[in-house]
Amino acid sequence: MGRAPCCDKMSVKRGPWSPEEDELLRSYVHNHGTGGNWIALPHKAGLNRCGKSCRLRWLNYLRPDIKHGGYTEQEDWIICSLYNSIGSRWSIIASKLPGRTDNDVKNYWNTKLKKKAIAMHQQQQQEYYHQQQQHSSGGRGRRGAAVVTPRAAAPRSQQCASSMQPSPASASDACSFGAMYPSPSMTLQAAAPVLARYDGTAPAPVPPPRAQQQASALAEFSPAPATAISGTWAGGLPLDDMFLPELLGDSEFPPGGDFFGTGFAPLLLQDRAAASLQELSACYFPNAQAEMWAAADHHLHVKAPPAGLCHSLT
DNA sequence: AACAGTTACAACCGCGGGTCG
DNA sequence: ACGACCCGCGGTTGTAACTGT
Repeated sequence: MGRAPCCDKMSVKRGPWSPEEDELLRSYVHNHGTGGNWIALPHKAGLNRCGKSCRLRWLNYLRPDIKHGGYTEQEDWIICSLYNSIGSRWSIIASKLPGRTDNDVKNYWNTKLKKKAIAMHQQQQQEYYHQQQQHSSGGRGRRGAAVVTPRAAAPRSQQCASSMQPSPASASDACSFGAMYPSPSMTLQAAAPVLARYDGTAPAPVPPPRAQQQASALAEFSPAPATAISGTWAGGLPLDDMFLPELLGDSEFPPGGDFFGTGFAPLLLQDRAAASLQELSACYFPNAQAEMWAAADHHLHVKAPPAGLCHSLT
């Protein structure tokens, strides 16, 4: 037997909110607050709406500090990185983006960012295959027997990306596990605006007019943006940092595949700055880190590194 | 102009978890 | 300990706006 509905769906209005309803809700919350009881609020406010609907309308649309549209490259990057690390925990992701709601971030990912990321990643795959074909025809592969075919050489996460599922952080398969890792090779230069936004010191971006948004969206999906290095996120972040993080080193991550011999070894964690950034990431997302290692332990029998990294950063 | 297909976003739904009596 | 109530979350659906034919 299911739980009782929160309201009588036949007697309350549903569907899009009118400006009058918005104003009623806005003025009531402004004058009285939510009172901690959304179920009783619509009656008090004179709204013929379900309390749940009122809550959603307020949280996702009417709150004064909400930003709509106009996502910046930094926000794109944060969303991709966090989705890669913790999956579809939109409330957590949204909490790192001032003025954004979980619903907004979720919709943005599902309708725009996911397609953008997949397209960019597929482009990178093609370039990688092209390079490998040149290598195999012109010289020896590493470890002698590295005859590279697209299928054999493709890291598991590439196979994941080509059929990207909504929740890569479910640790139920090797593909999603690989996609769960944070990006230790991210440069501080790329990270700076992200970290600034985390502590709330970065100025809020001014959303461009809708026409400009659409124009920039079109530009984003151009095959070869003139200002972006091929195979990178705008701003120079390597795509592998977002979609192939398991390639980045066997000293930092559980062993997850046999592709370290296919030319990705140079991408290993390189410097102390990147390591510090990883520590910082662990501070912001301690649970994600713990869940990752728990999954690693479960699937690959790998033990987590000692906890307590954050002290060096505080 | 009309229609179909696609995109973007608001809103709904149902479940899990926390709180309280 | 238990059940009712409520909130918050993530997934899904509905629909207006836009685009292509």
